[in-house]
Amino acid sequence: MLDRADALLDAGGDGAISLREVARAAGVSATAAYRHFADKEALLAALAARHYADFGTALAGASLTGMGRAYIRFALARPGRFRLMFGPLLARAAAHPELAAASRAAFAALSAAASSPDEALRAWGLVHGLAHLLLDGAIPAPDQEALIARLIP
Amino acid sequence: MLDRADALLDAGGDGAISLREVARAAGVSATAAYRHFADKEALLAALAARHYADFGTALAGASLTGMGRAYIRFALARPGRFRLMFGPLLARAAAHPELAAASRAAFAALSAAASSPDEALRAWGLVHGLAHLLLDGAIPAPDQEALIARLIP
DNA sequence: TCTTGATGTTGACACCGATCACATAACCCG
DNA sequence: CGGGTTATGTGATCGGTGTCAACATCAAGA
Repeated sequence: MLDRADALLDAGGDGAISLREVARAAGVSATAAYRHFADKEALLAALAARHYADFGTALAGASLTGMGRAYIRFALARPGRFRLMFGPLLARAAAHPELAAASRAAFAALSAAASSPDEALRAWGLVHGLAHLLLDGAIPAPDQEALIARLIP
Repeated sequence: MLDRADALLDAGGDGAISLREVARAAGVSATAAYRHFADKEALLAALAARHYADFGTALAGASLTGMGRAYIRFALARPGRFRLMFGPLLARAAAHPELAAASRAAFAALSAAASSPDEALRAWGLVHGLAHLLLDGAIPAPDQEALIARLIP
């Protein structure tokens, strides 16, 4: 089920994903999902948790600049996953402990590369904001890669 | 109708707003809304355009630091409006000319206060990202105001 | 063998966005 | 004043969604 959801997430456009759609793709009735997940949020949270793990390891060890660029590149390459993980699709990420833990781990990696807690927050804010703006088309950039290289020093 | 929608936006939690809900609040049938707006997106776009105007004038003339802090404060004080204006609720902002113009005006104000186009983008990205992270609870801050003052120098 | 639990199903409910055919009210022009 | 056009509203309906209750199946374990 999570695999099917993943495929839809990568195929679909805006990261919004319907429980019934996932069930249909899994060749199963919609209500069957409720045997395994409390509700739609729980399904999405489980999905996000899987990706947080991958994302955290991909970032680990890189420089602050490298992490920042990777963050934005990930958002542009995998909009669905990014929107799920870092967007408002999960109403309250804090409500899902595994997810909160994964998020904290990723931020810890960032903090380790920064020279101070405030600098880590600024760096996160910068790449988070640029990723969203680029994804939403608010920043019209013909060559996004060049822009990333220029803006993340 | 727009006024009712505004009230719902400020009262509601996550900025998501249903056309039927607005119509109900206006004491009118849901279909009546389609006499005045092409679809739900058009209603939201009109709503956002009104707020963009206010927002732009509120920002005009301030320093880059002042604008940045005001941006984040606005997001925290009026989550619904902020999410509507700067979030993914409007699938394609570019499709609504008035909205695109208002957005461009706001960014022009920012650019005027920045020392270079890249610096303007970085500043926007930073406050945009911090606003979203604070709003989503990703950054647990007991004293948000102090954090803003510290992070936006 | 009988019971229990996990897993699935069908059917239903309420809500949503959207569109249709139809009614009414307001308005302008002769 | 009257008649016709337009603006604005209504209900019914369609396909979609998340969610729930009631029922079916089927693989162990006692």
